[in-house]
Amino acid sequence: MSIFAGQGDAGRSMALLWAPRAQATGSSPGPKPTLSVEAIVEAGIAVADADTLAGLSMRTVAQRLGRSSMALYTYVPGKAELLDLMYDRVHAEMPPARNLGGSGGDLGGGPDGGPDGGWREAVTAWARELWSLYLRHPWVVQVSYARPVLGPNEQAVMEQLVGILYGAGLDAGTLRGTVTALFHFVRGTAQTVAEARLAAAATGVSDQEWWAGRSALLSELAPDFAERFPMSARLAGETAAGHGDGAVQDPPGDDAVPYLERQMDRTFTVGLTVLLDGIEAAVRGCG
Amino acid sequence: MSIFAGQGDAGRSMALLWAPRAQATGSSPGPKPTLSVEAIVEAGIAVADADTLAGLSMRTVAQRLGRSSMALYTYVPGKAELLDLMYDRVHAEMPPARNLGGSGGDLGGGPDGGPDGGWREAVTAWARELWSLYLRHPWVVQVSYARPVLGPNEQAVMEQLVGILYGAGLDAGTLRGTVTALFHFVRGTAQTVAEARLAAAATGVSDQEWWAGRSALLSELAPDFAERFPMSARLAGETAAGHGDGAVQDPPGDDAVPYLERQMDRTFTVGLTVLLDGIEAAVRGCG
DNA sequence: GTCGAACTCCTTATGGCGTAAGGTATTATC
DNA sequence: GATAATACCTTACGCCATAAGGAGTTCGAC
Repeated sequence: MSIFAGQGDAGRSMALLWAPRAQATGSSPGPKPTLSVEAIVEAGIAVADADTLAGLSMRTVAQRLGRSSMALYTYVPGKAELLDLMYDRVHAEMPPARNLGGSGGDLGGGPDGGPDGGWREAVTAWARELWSLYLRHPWVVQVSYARPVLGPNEQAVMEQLVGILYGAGLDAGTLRGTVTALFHFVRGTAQTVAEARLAAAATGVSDQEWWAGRSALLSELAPDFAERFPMSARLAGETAAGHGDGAVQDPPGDDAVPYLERQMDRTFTVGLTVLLDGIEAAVRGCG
Repeated sequence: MSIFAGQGDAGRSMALLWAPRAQATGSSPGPKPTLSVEAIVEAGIAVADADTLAGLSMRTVAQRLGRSSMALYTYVPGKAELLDLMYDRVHAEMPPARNLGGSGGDLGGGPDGGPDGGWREAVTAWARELWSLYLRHPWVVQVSYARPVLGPNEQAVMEQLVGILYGAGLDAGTLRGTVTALFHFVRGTAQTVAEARLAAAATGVSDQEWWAGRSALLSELAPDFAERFPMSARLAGETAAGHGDGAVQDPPGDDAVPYLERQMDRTFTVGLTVLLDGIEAAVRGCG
């Protein structure tokens, strides 16, 4: 219901994120720990994957581990820090960087509009991988991104992109803005799809039915919609009617990939192309 | 702490958002209402502006109005719907569309790289206005955007952008992806600044101090950072050292506009330029 | 072998939250 | 005046994070 705001003690989170395995002390009095930060983080991820972030509580996580909620506080300072750890951990699923984008590019540049090519593919692959990661763990995109508490795994994801863009020839200033734009674009589109899936699963209403009901309701409540918002109406009309999009031509009954997801996949591709073209212009400007 | 997921009953929210003033029934038995949906929404916005979304509760909103929390339920179905209304309402602060982007553009196109120009300025103005709106109400960017329950005011903001881009000559498909990319970019950058301000206000530590402490901690916890993440290290070095950026040249002691905000302003400008260049490529492709 | 310290894990309690249930006072129509 | 509808209230329930403190376990030191 509410929103994440101030992710707990940053110092504690950073220590847990970056310290290899705490201190490897030989032995110490007291009972051996039967849990571990890792196990708790994994349990938290499992809960969030199954139940969304709303279902994530210290109790539910502990329950999955057969403990009381307070047992977790021995390992983890609190819920906010646990979420930090979960967030970083899922980024470990990102495949390792392919060796693209090195400055000694072996792909020849085209003569006119033809780009170097290598970095475009690399950025596209990066974006698609991140997108699918987000869709595997939809709760991740609901964790506030304005969080300079970067963990090693998220940092590695950044490292990939920064490397690709440096390889493409961008300077530091342009690179920063580009990274920001790309990141937020992937996050935003993934969030839309993720929440659509969530809503469909929770209510049992498919995207198409939902949208149909919604626009019926809207045209009843705001019959003058097309006059008040002519451009939006035009856009809705041209998209729905299918100006050669897949909307009409696709085989009906393909519910495995619902309507909105197909549309978002197109939106993703188109938006990414716009971004890549913009980067290309910057590359030409820098080079 | 947690995250917004499934914004209450969409139908009820839509009715409240789009119905002009409910039903203007002549009269009815029972005491006169002393509150109104509008007053509640405004109180909610005031609370969220002052206290962040974490401080927003039915109790706090009611307190500001001198009522009990349950009194609000007479006017508003629940907290989720109230948040929907608050979200849409703040978008009413967006200034009305300037008459730019019409297909009969009166600004002459430049000879070579020079664009039509009109739509670039219009998009920039739109983005900057939305950015500053988000910074006036930082909690807005924490409300999940993957929410097709558009209210009239947010719809108007969209209408502006769609109009501008249609005027620039984009087709519907490209337009969708572009709108998405622009929206998420503005949201994301605003979120970063908003949360930095929040953190600074909450902890009393300035951006610069905070970052200094953070990187000290990081270099202690991960002394091999530069080897593990060479590209990120390079980016950090080139940004901080100031390759002709403002970082060094700016007058010291200008705490009114903190370090991170100046940097984010640059990032915003650069990222927007990349996006505009990408759009321009699409315009050329379409035209 | 025994003691004390360190450690894990538990139960309990506190103060928050959204909101369901039901009571009371007010104000219209009949 | 009776009746019904309405606004607002108090109370209560079941969640939540987590503070406080107790019980049991395991080590090093003697």
